[in-house]
Amino acid sequence: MPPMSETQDRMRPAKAGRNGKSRVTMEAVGRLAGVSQVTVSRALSDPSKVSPKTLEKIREAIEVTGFVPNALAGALASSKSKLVTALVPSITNIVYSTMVNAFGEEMRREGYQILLSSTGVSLEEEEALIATHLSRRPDAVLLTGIHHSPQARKMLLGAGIPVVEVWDTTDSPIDLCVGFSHVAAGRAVADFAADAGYASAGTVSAGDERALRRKAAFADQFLRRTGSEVAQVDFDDAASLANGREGLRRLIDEQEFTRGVIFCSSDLLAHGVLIEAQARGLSTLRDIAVIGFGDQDFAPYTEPALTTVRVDRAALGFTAARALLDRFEGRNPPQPVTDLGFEIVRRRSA
Amino acid sequence: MPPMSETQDRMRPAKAGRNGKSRVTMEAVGRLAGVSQVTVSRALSDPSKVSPKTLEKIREAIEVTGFVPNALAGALASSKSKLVTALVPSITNIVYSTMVNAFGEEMRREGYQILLSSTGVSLEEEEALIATHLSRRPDAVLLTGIHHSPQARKMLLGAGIPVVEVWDTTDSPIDLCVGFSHVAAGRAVADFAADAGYASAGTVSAGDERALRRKAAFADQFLRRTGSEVAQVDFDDAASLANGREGLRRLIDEQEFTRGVIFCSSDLLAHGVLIEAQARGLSTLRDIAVIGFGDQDFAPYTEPALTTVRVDRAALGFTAARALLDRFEGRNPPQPVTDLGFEIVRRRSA
DNA sequence: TTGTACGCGTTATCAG
DNA sequence: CTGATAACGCGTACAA
Repeated sequence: MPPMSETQDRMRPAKAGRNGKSRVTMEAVGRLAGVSQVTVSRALSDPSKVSPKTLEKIREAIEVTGFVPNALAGALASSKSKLVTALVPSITNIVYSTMVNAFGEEMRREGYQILLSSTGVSLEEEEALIATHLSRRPDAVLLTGIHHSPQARKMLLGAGIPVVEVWDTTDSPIDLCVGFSHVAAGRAVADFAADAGYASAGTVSAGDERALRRKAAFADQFLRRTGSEVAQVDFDDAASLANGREGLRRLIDEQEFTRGVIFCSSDLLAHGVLIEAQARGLSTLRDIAVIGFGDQDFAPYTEPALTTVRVDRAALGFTAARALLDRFEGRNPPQPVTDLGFEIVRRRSA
Repeated sequence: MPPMSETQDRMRPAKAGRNGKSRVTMEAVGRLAGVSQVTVSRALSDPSKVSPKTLEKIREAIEVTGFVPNALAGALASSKSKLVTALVPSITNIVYSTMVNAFGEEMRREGYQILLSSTGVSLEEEEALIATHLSRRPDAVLLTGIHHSPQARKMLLGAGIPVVEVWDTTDSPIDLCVGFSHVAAGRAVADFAADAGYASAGTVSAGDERALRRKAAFADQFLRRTGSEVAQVDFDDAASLANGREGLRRLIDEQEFTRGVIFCSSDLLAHGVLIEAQARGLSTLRDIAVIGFGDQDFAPYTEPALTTVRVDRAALGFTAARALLDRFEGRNPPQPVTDLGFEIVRRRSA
């Protein structure tokens, strides 16, 4: 390789390592601007501490080199990664994605990035993910739900960073908690149904721990209020239209359900029940009433419009973000757990 | 602060820095296990190079300390972050989330984590995000679409890492590309409609560049085939049921559309059109036919069942992941761009 | 099989 | 306002 002059070397936009990755450092930018590496660092983190003239030279040098700071090195040195990791059961499920979207928007406004993973339903899966997430040295962690493996709790506690559990409430949060009571929701729906005069009820639920808790609370309360046992169909997998249809099928064929109100663990299932009812020629106003959960976009547009439980998912994410952000600034919330509640939205399906 | 003996110090599960974060290092684990830091490193990365006895001691030390490796430091030292960043227009849009979910699943199987952000529609927004993503020194980047700012291209190229653009095809990819042709899709739908005998057509589209290209191709081809101009309604914002309803309203009220087939840029819009048509007492079989795009879960269950264009979103994500993974192993694909195509699914709505 | 020495690219601290 | 210098925690030679 022929020797090259200083000037030629300076013209090269980036110095590539053996793996081909870009390697423009603050050092290089500084050389080009005629200042030291530290000055470049300062110019980026606190421009007011650098003279306008050198600031300009540095700006130019960054421009021509296409310098992109190495956040890894920065985080290592400062132990502030500006990274927050989030764990949700599923990223394709709209109820979680809208929550995490609101969370991410607010965090981003403050300069944080979100490392997102889906855990599925298993706690072991979650535990392993927590470990890899923690290895990125996030400044905080968002978890969905309040049930975590003992080892997971230990790791989280040991990390010494803020943790926010969303989508539920508890008396013993790991740290922060923002959500609503699933037991209260189930009960409220039962009261609503009893008040509306329904004498018998069924449920269709997905294989979700929180959904099951809502269902149990509903069944308990409905029995207490009306003296009538609740017919129940549970699925192991996620909610879907197909499962909703299948749910009504089983309720009728296997549980001898003939008429009454059906509480579904999600709007998607509820929609499926509605579709199946119509396919069977059942009257969704006289024979079968349906209550969903979530108040998703399509809920007002089903036929008939879906009565459901509204949860402000965006508020959940936003509030979780604010709680963490406040914590970063040293402010602690008056109480660690925030109950955002829910609201029964009465439409025509029940 | 009273002095404490060596033993007491060893009992402490973690050494907390001034910011309270956990600080168990390989060094500390090594001390506890009676070996050096490197040995711990080796035990983790390649256990076969460490004797079973010390391996066991190290395992124990890790157990009691709750050690979680610092991936930041590791990445800095090895310039391999095991991190891949992904940019999608929206994380709440199911079409993108299922794609990125499949992508993430496959990457995770190989030990990679995904840093996910949504860019919205603006290219400037995307450019800024690319910079912050690149600052995390990812091993690869996934981008949605083929339109990026010149500066963004420059940064990406300069990073010297694999880049995969999904959801479209092009002759000049930044690097890798996996998708399908939106022009071909629009044309195919027009041919389908013309073949089916529809004499007039309309479109309802969301404010998405690719949706607009599909629409334009559809309108061109439909005009060519039938000699009939296509009535068009475009929205600036994202697809929604509400926009679908509004779309049909405008088509009828403002564009004098009376009957024919309506090509929507997404199934969601198509569903909205169906709902509005029923609300207006129009026959969705005789007067108005509807074609969606995406073949989402609910498409077979709308009334009537939705005719639509199926895109294998999971295959998109999976194929993109495989392309990157192969590249990591030094294998290059025969050609940089992969066209996964699409398929028109004929149901009852058209 | 194990250890020493060094470097990765920043930030923090202290001088000047 | 600017510059040395020392961490930060780990991988990668190279040596023992």
